Amino acid sequence: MADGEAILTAFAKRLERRFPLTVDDFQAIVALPCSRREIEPNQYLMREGDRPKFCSFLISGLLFRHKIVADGGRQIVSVHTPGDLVDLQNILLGEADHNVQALTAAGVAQIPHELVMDLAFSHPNIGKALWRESMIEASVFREWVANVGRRDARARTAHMMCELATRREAAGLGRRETYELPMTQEQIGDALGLTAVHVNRTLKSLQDEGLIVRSKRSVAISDWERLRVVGDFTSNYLHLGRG
Amino acid sequence: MADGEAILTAFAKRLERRFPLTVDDFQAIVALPCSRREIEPNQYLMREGDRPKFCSFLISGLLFRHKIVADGGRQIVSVHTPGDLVDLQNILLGEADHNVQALTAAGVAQIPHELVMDLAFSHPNIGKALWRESMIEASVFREWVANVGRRDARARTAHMMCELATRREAAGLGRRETYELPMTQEQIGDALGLTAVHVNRTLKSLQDEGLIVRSKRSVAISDWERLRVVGDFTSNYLHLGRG
DNA sequence: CCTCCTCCATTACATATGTTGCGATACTGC
DNA sequence: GCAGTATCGCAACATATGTAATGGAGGAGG
Repeated sequence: MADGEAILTAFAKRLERRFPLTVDDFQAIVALPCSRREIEPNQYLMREGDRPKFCSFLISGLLFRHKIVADGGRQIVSVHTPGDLVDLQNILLGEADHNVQALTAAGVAQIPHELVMDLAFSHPNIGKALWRESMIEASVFREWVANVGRRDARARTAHMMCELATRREAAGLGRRETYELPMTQEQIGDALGLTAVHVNRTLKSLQDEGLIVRSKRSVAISDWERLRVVGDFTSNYLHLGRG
Repeated sequence: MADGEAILTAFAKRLERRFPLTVDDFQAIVALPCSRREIEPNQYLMREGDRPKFCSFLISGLLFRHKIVADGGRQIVSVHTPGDLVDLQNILLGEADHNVQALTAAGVAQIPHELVMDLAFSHPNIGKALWRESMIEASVFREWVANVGRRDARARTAHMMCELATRREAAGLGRRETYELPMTQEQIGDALGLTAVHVNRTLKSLQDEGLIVRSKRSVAISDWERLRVVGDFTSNYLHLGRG
């Protein structure tokens, strides 16, 4: 696995951003075996009811997680950018309670659960970094509950764009002011608890005020600060520092 | 601390329900120091921006966590029943990203963060139980995102009642069929992303169909199975088994 | 007993968002 | 190049939910 080492180094750096690691911790991570897997747009990486055996570290592309409700509606509960760990929760949960699907073509590195678990407890700093990762994820879910539950369509949409732009920047993937969101309006709606038609109206209104610019199949931020205010966005819940 | 031991035994049993513990693990938990604290209704246990130094184990009464959005709206993101750990996330997150408040008079046992952390890594089973606790909490948040984002008022309300009844039963606090929810309609609304007026309409409709019975300041389940269907509720996301 | 306050119930009305439908555009596979 | 499909844009209309206002029931405290 020629570039396995580069991937694992990226993984280690991500964890290092969550909790300080020693050289020994780094080496233990880079020594992990991992297998790379390419995923096509819309392909499922995991389905509700599965019992996955691997954690996936997202290398390129975007993934999203979602749940299906009784009337067939879909709720996207998170969107993942490169550097994110998906499936970490199934280390301890067993049966998957939601679906993971590719938004764009994506590449992931898969690491067996039991090795991640062993590492977490043989190297406490790694354990703390991983645990903290879980907790930050939970914090983001709390914010999404508030976003979907208590903000109107404009604020919701602006908020999600700010969050994804901020997370992308924090992962070292580009400046947030120039972020482009590569989701269809239906997908945006499913993430925000809105219909595609209303997302269309909302994006138009945000564009008319000069906060964003739409092009085919993506949306770009054109006035970060005003978008931030409209979206009632602050980054505290992302816990970007090291605690 | 005369009854401190009884409280810590309850704490150990809760963790044991999350991940199997040894006798040694049990003893380590019971040896923890903890201080008991009584809280009045509506009193805050933690505020956004605080840096708490303790985990709180809920002994009696109900707590809830919430966030405030720009227009002053409040979104309740979780409701806690006795046996729940609140604040576990601040072990690793530092600054609180939401508020914790008492719904009813409540009693909690507080345990210093660093001792919980030490225990998690000196006794891996305890660490796994605690980590799993965090992950289950995150799973519940995902379900709440879906509930608030994609279900209508009736289903949302029914779903929350089923969830709380099920969690209560799982904690050994009474049968779910006879659950009573001691929340005002405004609080229910804040948990569901609805207004109190609409909660009133919704509860009336559920009562007219014989699914629930309302009395002053609480709501009881009268037809569990139909309520479950209306609420599109299944308990898989609560991960009640041990994985 | 009276007063204050909170919560519940209900009505009339307002509006944000959903639904249906249709045409335009652009990409995909043949 | 053509048919098929997905997405976007938009309009007309429907409705779930929000807003404002009022009265009553029941506790809490003097």
